[in-house]
Amino acid sequence: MRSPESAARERAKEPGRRAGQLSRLEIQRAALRIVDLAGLAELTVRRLAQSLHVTPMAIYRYFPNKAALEATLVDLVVSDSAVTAHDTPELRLWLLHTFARMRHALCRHPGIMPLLGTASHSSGNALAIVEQVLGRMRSHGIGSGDATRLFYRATAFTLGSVVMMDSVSLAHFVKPRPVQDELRRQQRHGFAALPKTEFPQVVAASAALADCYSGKRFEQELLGVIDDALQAAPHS
Amino acid sequence: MRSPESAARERAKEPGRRAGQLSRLEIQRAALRIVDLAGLAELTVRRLAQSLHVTPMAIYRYFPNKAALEATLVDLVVSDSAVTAHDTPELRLWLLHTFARMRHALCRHPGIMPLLGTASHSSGNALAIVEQVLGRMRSHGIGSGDATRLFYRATAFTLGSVVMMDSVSLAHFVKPRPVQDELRRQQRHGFAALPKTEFPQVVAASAALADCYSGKRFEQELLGVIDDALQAAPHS
DNA sequence: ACCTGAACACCGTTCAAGT
DNA sequence: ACCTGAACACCGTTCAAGT
Repeated sequence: MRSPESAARERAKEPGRRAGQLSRLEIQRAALRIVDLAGLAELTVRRLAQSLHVTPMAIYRYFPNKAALEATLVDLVVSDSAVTAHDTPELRLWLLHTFARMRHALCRHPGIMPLLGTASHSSGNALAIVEQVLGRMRSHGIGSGDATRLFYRATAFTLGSVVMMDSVSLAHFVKPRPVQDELRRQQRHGFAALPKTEFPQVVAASAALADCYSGKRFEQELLGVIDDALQAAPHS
Repeated sequence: MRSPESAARERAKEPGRRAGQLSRLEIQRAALRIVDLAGLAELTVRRLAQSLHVTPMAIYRYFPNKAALEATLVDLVVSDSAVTAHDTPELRLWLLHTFARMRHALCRHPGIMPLLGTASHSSGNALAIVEQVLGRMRSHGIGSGDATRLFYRATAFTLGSVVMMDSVSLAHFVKPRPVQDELRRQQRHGFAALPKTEFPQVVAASAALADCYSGKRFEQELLGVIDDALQAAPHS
């Protein structure tokens, strides 16, 4: 139909064109971009290829299938977030910041939440975080058993708090603060507007519950979880 | 091609045929069955219709689209699990059993985990659980703020612990105990087999970490979370 | 009211071919 | 080695039609 030369020239003319060859990382970044902007359901081999100005089948030179590509996205977010790349001398605050960064990274990429169940700790970057968190606690004199226990509690609490944030809050996490406040207000009104006879406790605690489900009280409660666990563990 | 009469007769002859008309609940149960047996990705309108001995478009008489059907599955599992349908006098054990039942229900239907971010607390059945948990605590003399805080911590920990369980453990959750033990052993070996120079802490704590990721230590740690929160809250 | 059947615009993926 | 193009067996969903 058309000479490949002219096709290449046309591609080169496009404003957002790629420079040179494709790569695994370039594909992953484009995939994450689609997931962030449009959700995991909109991540399609064909659409991904289009965003890279390439034919769908070009993707398969770098990944055996779509699932294999998706599985790498969690690791990409994990390594991007660099949760331990901060220096906080005090142990409890170091842990607070580390897990808060983890949650922040997940909230900014809510589309990957469904992928968390896949290849979680088998990925190198996630394992490196486990290693550093455990090591930090050990170096502060905390025993191996206590360190593992605190890691388990804090990790589960962090992941669970992201799951608890409903999709509305998550989808608008990157939106400006006024929008967040508006959403929280809607949420409180959602709880508060329930029939008081059927859900008296929920209505009475509507403001506090809205804070929990919107993530506003996350850091406060995370610090509580950390302090409770540290209190039970003798350390320097 | 063929008279509708003979088609109906043929359908009636099939062994697992439906009796009479379709219903929302019947469709939901069939959908959950597919998700449990084959995973959420295998839940397809066409396959679902086939399992109900019906044409794909028959589904759309009861649900506006596939997403609306999926959104009801979380609520179905929640109401099936009847997490508060037990009598345990002591408060801390009542809470332990309630959240342990919640986790058990989710582990038995791992396919719905990706749906948790959708319409979580807007569903009536989930709200009823919140109401009962809060009410139980209030009736034991716990203040509203402390009750909400404990609910938040325990819920997030429970959901997070399910997310932490990797897909292997989850997929085989319903399998017999020997298989579970085998999986846990593999998991420990997975941690233990890492390069000791790169991941010394992970290797050293491999057995304990495997217990966390496999869910074996869930109830023990959940009770710790509950007791820590109760200790901070004055109650009878 | 409830279900069917054909059709449309999509999927992921295979296979053979181009340079 | 890297990418294209056509093709296959699927999707969810609309629309018109049957009883």
